[in-house]
Amino acid sequence: MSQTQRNGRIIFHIDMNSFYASVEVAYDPSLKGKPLAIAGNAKDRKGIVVTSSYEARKYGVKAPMPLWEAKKLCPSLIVRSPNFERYRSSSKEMFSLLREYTDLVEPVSIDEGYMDLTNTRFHEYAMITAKEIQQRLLDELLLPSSIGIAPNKFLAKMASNMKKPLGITVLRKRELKTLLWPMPIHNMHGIGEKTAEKLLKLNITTIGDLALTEEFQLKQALGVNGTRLKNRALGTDTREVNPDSINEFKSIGNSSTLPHDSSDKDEINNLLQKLSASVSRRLKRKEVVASKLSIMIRYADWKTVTRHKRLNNPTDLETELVQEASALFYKHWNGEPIRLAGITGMDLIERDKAFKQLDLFTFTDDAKKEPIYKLVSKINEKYGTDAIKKGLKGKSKESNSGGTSFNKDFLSNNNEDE
DNA sequence: TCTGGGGTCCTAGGACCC
DNA sequence: TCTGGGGTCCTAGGACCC
Repeated sequence: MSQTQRNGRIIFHIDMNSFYASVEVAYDPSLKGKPLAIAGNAKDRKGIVVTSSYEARKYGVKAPMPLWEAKKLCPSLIVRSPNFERYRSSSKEMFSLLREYTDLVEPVSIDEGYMDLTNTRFHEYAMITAKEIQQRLLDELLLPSSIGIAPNKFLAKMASNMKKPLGITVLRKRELKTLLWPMPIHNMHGIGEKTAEKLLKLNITTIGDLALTEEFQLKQALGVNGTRLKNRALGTDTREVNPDSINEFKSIGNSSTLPHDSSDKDEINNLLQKLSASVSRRLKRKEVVASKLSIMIRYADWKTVTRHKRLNNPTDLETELVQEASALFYKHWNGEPIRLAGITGMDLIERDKAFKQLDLFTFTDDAKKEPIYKLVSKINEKYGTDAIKKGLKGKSKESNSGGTSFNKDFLSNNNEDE
């Protein structure tokens, strides 16, 4: 792709304004114009403000703030607990509306996404199109949004953030110095607290400062991220809008904070069971199996420990997940009270691919319907415990098209525990 | 009365191999 | 004979985002 083409891209970033709160207002118009917060249950200390309406933000109420603090700032605050089904459904409608304009829609989260309108009939009418999209979201879904229009993802993201709520901002390359560079460094997407602190030590306080700092200096302080951030500040970002990224899951996990810090084994077992069930359900829904399992322990003092284990047999089964997770947990738990536990399945493999690869061992159709661990143990029985490793490694060299992710993940079976 | 839950990407350091 | 230097894979932790 030539530089001119890149400069010529028309990228939109659509950002829904205080999405959860707006959806609640759409469902219950009596909430309109009132300070509203969406928050968990304060009693089991999950009372964190997830989203607040703009009326509430005027009082300083914003995510993630403990609910008691929010109420202190705004005594008239209306609080609703989150209704994720509702948000997911609104999100779906929102993205289908966007897809009427182009297939190149990349959801980034439940309430924001990128669109690439470069090769559409709308590309000459970016502003008109943005206005139409914004109006339709408001009329048809009752949801306010902000839209950024720019030649790449980073600038579009920065642009959508410049006017909220209900803003439309165009950020052209030639406007970087006047619109982007004066902004404080901590407002830049990709720079959080820690990075801002490091940059401050280099006397970098604005995005413009960052753009003009020598690359080697940034590299020294931030590694490869330094180079990337400098490029972004200069307005360079070649990332494509990828509509498939939403389906490309790298991990699926659940974690939960206990009502009170606890070292009670029954309570912990209960939690691990619940988390495993949830992870299992979600793996099955996505039709993937996990070949690595990770657990997280957060102690009362917020110290957090994670431990991973490669599974002998990739799985989506609750019984196996809970067994592996418990073993891992009790191996690494120091016995002190914990506030949170989490379980995550990693190195995910499409279940169908896993089965397909097992065909290499010429099992019957009936066998394919069996859980994967049974197949693996049969293979081990028949060919020895190294068979899968050796056999598939050989195969993958001959035909390295497709299924490589399966090979890579499944074959590195280096677990010596059993 | 501190601090939710879902993710992604990067890095440092050790093991192992040639 | 106190012994280099890559490369890759893996783990644990950190930073960031919504």
